[in-house]
This record gives sequence, C-alpha cells and structure tokens, in this order.
Amino acid sequence: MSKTYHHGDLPKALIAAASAIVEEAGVEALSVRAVAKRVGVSPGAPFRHFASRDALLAAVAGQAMERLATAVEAGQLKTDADPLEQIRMIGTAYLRWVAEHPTQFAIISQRNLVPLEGTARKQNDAIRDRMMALLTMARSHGHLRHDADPAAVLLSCRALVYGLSRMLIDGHFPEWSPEGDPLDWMQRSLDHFIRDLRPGPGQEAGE
Amino acid sequence: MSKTYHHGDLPKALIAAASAIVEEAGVEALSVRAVAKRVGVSPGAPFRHFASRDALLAAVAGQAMERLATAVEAGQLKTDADPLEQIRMIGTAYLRWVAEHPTQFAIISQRNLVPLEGTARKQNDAIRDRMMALLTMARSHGHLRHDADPAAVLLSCRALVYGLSRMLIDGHFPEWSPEGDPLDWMQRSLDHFIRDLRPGPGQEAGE
DNA sequence: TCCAGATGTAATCGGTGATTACTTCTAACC
DNA sequence: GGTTAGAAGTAATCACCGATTACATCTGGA
Repeated sequence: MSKTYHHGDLPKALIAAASAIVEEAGVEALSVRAVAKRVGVSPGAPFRHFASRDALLAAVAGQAMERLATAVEAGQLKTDADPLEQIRMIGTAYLRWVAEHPTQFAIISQRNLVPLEGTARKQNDAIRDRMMALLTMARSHGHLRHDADPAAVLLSCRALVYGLSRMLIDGHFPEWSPEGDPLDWMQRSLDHFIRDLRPGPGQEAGE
Repeated sequence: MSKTYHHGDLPKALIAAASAIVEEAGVEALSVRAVAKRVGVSPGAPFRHFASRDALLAAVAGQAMERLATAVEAGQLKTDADPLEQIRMIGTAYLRWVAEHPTQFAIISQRNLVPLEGTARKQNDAIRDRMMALLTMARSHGHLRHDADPAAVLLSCRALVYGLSRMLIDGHFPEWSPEGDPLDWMQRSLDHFIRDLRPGPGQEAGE
C-alpha cells in the first residue's frame, strides 16, 4: 500500500491544513476534527503534536506572523532614503499585506490568543527598533517638529497603521469612509499622517 | 411559593447575566447554558427570546455600544472650545472608556460579529458627523494645514484612537511601550497627534 | 370562566475539545 | 539481523455546547 501508517510530517501537514481552513472559512471555522479530516487522519491524532486547539492555532499564527514581518522587511529597501519616507514604506507594506491576508491578520493580532514568540518575536522587535532609530534620525535631521517625542510618535505610527488594519478586518470602513477602496483610504490616511509629522511647508497656514 | 413559573423579565435578566459573564471571564466564556444557569432557568429557555448565542451577544454588545457612545458624548461639553481641542476630548473620552471596560469593547469592535444598528448606530453616526464638522471648521479657521483633507484626517483620528484601543485589549503595549501606564501612553500619543495636525509653532524646525 | 398565546421545561441531536487505552510502525542498539 | 523501546496514529469515550422539538405551565383578555 502506498499509504504508510505513519504520516510523513503530520505537524507540518496539520499547520498547512489549518491555515487553509482559516483562509477559506475564517478563524471560528477551525476545529481539530476538521483539520484531522482534511489531512486524512483520526480526530485524536493532532493532539499528539498540539496540546490543544489553541496550540494549533498558535502555530498557524506564528507562521502568518513571520510572513507579515517578512513582507514588511521586504517593503523597506532603499536605506538611504528620507527616514520618514522609510517609515511610510514600512506602514504601506504592512497595510498592503493585511489587505491581502485579512483572515491571517485576524489571528495574529490578538496576543492573548496567540503569544508573540520565536522568530516572529525577533522580527517584530527588529522592525520596532528600526522604526525608533528612523524616528530619532528624522528628529536629529530636522524632519520632525523640534519638540516631538520619538517614543510617542512611534506609538502613534504603530497605532495608526494597526488601527487602520483592524478597522478593515472588523468591518468599520463602511461607516468611516463610505466611498472608494478601503486600501486607498488607508494609504491616504497614512500619507497624511506622515506628512503632518514634518515641520514642513504647512507654515503659510492662512491659505 | 415566591418563585413564579414565569420569570419577571427574562430578556433583561439574560442580558445582565451575559454581560456579567463576559465582564468576568471574557467573550469566549459566554455560553447560552451558562447564562441560563446563572439566571436559574432551563438551558433552552433563552432561545425563546434570543434566536442564537450570537443574538444574545449582539444584545449585550448593543448595550455596551450605547454606553460607549454616551460616554463619548458626555466627554465633549464645552461647545465653544477650539475644534481640534474638542476632537481631542472626544478621543480622550473614548480611550478612557475602553481602558475602563476592555471586555465590553472587545465585543463591540467586531462588526461582523455584531452589526451596528439601532440607537447605537445613530449615536455613532452623530459622533462621526460631529467630528467631520469640527474638522472642516478647524480647517476654515486655519487650525489645520491649508492643504489638509478633512476626510483623510477624520479617518486618521478614528484609526489612531481605535488602534490604541485595540492595542490595549489585544495586549500589544508590552511590545510598543515597555514602561509606564498604557493609558498615559495612549493619551500622550493622541495629544501628540492632535498637535501635529496644527500648522502651528513647529515652524522653527532647526531647534 | 375559559381558552389562546406566550413562556419555560425536558429530552434530544449533532458537533466539538479533550482524554484514555490500545494498536502499529520506526529506528536504534546489541 | 533480530529485538525492543518509544514515537505515532487509532478508536472509544466523556463532558460541554448550540440548537430544535414536543410538552407543560402560566397569564391576560373576551
């Protein structure tokens, strides 16, 4: 018989199947039995490798998290560019990935559901540290208002992008931007925000 | 016997019990049976008043939503104040309520889980319209950069406050602001954001 | 008074996460 | 190369859940 008793790499197959189910039918549709059935294994088999449904979900989330981090890292290429422009690129890559993989983002966003750890944790920290470095650089180059607090600005950047992302997957855009593509609005919001960080040419305020 | 066969007002009691359970043990701990047991009624009884678990949850959410909207409305008193300051007050009231009622906020944030309707819907629209009016007013008074797009700024305001709120309940603050009270950081982020909307005194950029 | 409809009960179904005892296979060791 | 320890998968089972149905009970208006 071609099918061996032991599955080649059940954990990997389980994560893949679970990812597929989540992608197709949402997080709430994920059940251990469904995953087992999809892989063609008994309902209890997954518990040999994942202690609980949440553990399986965490594995799926970990994978998704690394993908998001990788996409964001890929988004920031030109290292010699203006610091705030680099931050804008990071945010843009983030927003784009979320728009392309809404259900995956829905899983990874809740830390209480899925703790941040491993490779994803490191990538996340690296991105945050890079943003902080970019902001302090921007400040020292005079690209930020002179009285700006980089830590507060960092939090605002993160909150804005995260907020836009969650608004998208939580279905808030019909309320807050009735017309047009949500992704366009998200981009516009981000651009506006970054521009307002600069002390720049809004000076002749009176029109 | 003091206990009548018919419950006085079961729907209300069910919502109250459900709210309590959610407040105590989180959304995922909410089950129809648990609510029924808490009220002291048979497991199937709630279905006479709520077609499904989600319908019960929606009722709880609707109540929570009205409370949030009311809190926000209560936060904006001084009508003659500077428009951006008024927006800041709205955001502040929002953040404060979220920090005080995190689990309730967790329910009401997902529109796919709980559609926005009824009184809450009207309140929500009213707040959004008020914010839009404040922003256009701010722009015409020269309190916004002259090339600002009120619609984009509105979205940014909303996204920032919503993002901060979700970061709080999703447990992101340990990553993004290691020290200090999250609510303080949220407030600081909002203040910074509002201030950066002004064309104001950041002009002498070089320090 | 009495009956119709509203309200709560009891029993039940299918699905789920999780645990257990058991079977089957793999791989390392002498 | 045969034996065996343990990893991996199976099957049966438990308790819980949402939901449905048939039935019992109460309430208020004609």
